[in-house]
Amino acid sequence: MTSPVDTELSPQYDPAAIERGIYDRWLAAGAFHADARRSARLGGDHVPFTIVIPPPNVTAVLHMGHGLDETVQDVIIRWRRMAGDEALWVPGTDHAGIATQNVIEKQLAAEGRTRFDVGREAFVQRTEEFVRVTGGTILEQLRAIGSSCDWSRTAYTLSPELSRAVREAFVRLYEKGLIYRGHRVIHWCSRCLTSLSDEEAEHEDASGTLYHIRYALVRADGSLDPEAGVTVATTRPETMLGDVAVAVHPEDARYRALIGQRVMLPIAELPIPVIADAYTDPAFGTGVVKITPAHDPNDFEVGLRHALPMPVIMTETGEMRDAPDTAPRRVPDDLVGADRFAARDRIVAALQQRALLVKRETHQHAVRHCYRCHTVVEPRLSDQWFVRMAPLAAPALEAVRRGDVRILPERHHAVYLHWMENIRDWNISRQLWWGHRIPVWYCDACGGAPHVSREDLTRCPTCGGAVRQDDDVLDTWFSSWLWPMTTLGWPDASSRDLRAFYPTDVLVSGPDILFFWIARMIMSGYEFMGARPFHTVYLHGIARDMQGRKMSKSLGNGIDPLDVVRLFGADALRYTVIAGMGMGVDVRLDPDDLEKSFTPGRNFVTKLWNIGRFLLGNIGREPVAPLDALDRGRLTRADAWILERLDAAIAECDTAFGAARPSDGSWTEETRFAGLRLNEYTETARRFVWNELADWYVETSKNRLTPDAPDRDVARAVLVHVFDAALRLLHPVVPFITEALWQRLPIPGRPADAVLATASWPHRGGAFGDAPREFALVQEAVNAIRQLRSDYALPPGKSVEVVIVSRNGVAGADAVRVLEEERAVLARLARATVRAAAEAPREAAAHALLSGGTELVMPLAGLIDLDKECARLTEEMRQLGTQLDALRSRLTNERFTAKAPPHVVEAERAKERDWSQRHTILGDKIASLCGGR
RNA sequence: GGGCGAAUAGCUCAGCCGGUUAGAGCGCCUGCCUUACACGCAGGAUGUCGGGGGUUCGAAUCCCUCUUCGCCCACCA
Repeated sequence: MTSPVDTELSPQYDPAAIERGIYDRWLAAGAFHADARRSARLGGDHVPFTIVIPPPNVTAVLHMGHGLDETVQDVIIRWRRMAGDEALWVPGTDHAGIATQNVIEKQLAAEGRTRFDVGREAFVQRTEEFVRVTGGTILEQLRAIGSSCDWSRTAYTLSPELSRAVREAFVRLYEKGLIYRGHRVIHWCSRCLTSLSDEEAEHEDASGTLYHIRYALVRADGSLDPEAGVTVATTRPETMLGDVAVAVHPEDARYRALIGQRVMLPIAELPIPVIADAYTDPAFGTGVVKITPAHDPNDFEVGLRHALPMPVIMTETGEMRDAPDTAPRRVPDDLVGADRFAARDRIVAALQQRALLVKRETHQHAVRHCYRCHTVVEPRLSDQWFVRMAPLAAPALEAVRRGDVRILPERHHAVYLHWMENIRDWNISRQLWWGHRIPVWYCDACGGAPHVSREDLTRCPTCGGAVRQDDDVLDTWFSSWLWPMTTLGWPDASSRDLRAFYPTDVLVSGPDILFFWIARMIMSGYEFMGARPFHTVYLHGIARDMQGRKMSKSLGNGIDPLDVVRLFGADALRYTVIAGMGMGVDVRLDPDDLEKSFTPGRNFVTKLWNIGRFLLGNIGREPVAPLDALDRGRLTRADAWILERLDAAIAECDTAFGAARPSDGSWTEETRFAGLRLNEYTETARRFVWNELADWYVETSKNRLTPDAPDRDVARAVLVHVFDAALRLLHPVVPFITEALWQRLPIPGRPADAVLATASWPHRGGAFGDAPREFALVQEAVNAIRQLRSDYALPPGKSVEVVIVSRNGVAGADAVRVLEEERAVLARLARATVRAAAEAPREAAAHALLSGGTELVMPLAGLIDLDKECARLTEEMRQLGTQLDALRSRLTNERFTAKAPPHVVEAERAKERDWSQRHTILGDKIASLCGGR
């Protein structure tokens, strides 16, 4: 491997040429490895700081959402690593039960087979093989964007260790009575052939039809009375085959007489009772609701209350068919085997034919869909395993209320609280093959209670007979909700990692899995560890295209981060997404124009590279003195100014990052929603490096870097110090290029094997007296001259003479002195030679007033059109006069002077002094230039 | 149905616990290959801060209301 130090800087930044080597160097240096023994929790002298990655699904290739998510985490963990924490970022992948199974099933379908053709064992084996490849790919992709994970701790939700932990959690909850077997209506996906949790059945708005159907009254003698009876309204007529009653509200006078009588269920041709239940809303539809207990969760509750039968009239695949042993039969022969939606149409047609369809109206409602395959979910009565959530939610709710766990941005706080307050039991069993098999065994011989066990059972503990394990697997989220604990060694309480790094610190994620994952992790943390899993939840925005659509594979509007890395480098990708992402705000990128989308990052990285090229080419090879060794008196105004600006930048970055952790356990009102403003941090660092260091300091330093310059050593020392600090500041967001440059920078006293990734975060230096302010005056003068040159279209190469006039006593005299002393800077940056004079020469045309009561005057005779210039000046004076009037009337307003805070009043007074001086000078200028015209 | 968020320069967005003449990046215009950088340098233009009302000495910022988008939650069939 070619060490990056040995090669010269290429004229053009070539990320592909350096990124790999730098990543390998970090690995070789062990930069990302966290040592549990150094954790303060185990008596070490480093405060631990831990992030666990939201494990990407093994099926996925890295997409922009990951690019964003991982970059945020990497910025934070690199920041803490440099700040001296024992920083640990745990990587890993999720077996993603249903998602992965779908992928393999699709592969099989392409071969014309189903999972049932290959069998459970072979299916799982095939999936494992698939996962071995894709799981490794995504970890490789993480490295490509610079993720500083501790790869020695890579975890996988379906590994033997984590599987053991999952089983432990299941058994403990079962023993506490928090896991139970429930017989109820759940969400069923007839394509995935599994039940789903409430969260996995997503609402999607749809325009449906509300069918009004006539159920005729059954007279006492069994004959029908078509005149009497009820009309029910339903959006799912096919479920009427499972109707066991119709319900009316007990107070509803319209139907009171019918209660207890029977109506005839059409198609199935069965008489069913009219019952009274307060669930019915008299104001909706006809005020009569059909009761289908096996296919509607509300109807199920009604069915329980009234002890009604609960016939299932649909198969798991969504075809109409009576469940075995159902009596009486309900699905007519001609409908048996019909798809549920085809059956709907046919039933509606049949009803219409019999004049039982009273009317149909369009109806806007939300229909639940499978979150993996978007099939319409069918409510269905079945036996499933559930976790009782209310007891788990209580401490997790309190933790967020109290501030032990904070959620950023603030607006997600209330969302979390609301969900937790209304939490419902969690269906954790899935009728899939890919996942953690439920650790429950049944004995057919003795037929006793099921056996829940940490160890695999081969015979019944009660009777010694044969046992069979529950066929189902656990919801994939049942393993990920334990992630912060299990990746650190839980349930082994003596695990060194667990003691050293749990609780972790920040959890970074998109808001879409707040309930699926984050809320549940908080619950499991308190349940199993008695402690929060993390103190901060940072929810970032999601990647969208220019139409605001979420990037997705199916829409084909995604961006492959690796394409971006190939084109512009990992740093350009990282910089662009972090700089463009306000707290919790979505990032818009154009998949059809990567060049345009990533221009900010590409330009910045190129700029940084070129600053490095200039410095390394001009600083030379001689040793550079540490800044502290320099005589402070030798610092120029520019030196003091850039050092002061560096301090300001460090302070602003620190403020943007905020506190790494709550100071005494809980976040306070003040700290709760502060910090982790990564875009502000990035913008500050950019501004410092580009607009301050490069645009000003590097330019002024060019005068001093020539071989014979007397204070070349001072300039070199300051440049190295400042650039070193700048690279440290920038490293979390653009790690590759900063490392590459830092390695080549001749930093005094740096060990040969040091890497920037583990170098210390910069801290503020000290006080610099008046010098920075004086340099600011020089900048003001440069700007003023540049503007005048531009206004009067002076040829860029032409040097001009500028007269400095003091108009304001001592302060002005000081300013004149400063500008005279800094003539070299003015010459380089403004191509102006300056001289002081007692007053402006009469023929001088262009004036610029500077702070300190100093005026710059440029003789422009012969260069300008006097008439136009006079008109321009007159207009400028008029505008200034208007603003001045407004300002003065404010200052004379008693309510303002009485009520506004003193510093505001003082600022306005200072402004008034400044403006009136400008006004006076403008008047003078007009008089001298335009008098008599 | 309930809740939340957004609306600021042509585009993407900062700013928002009230207080300089409202900012950045990209784009645009003018001039520059000034020995690190044209992925650059210098200068410049562009905003009734979504509409209306209110509170205040002062509102992009706080309150009310309307409009338009977006998100989350939800067992009215």
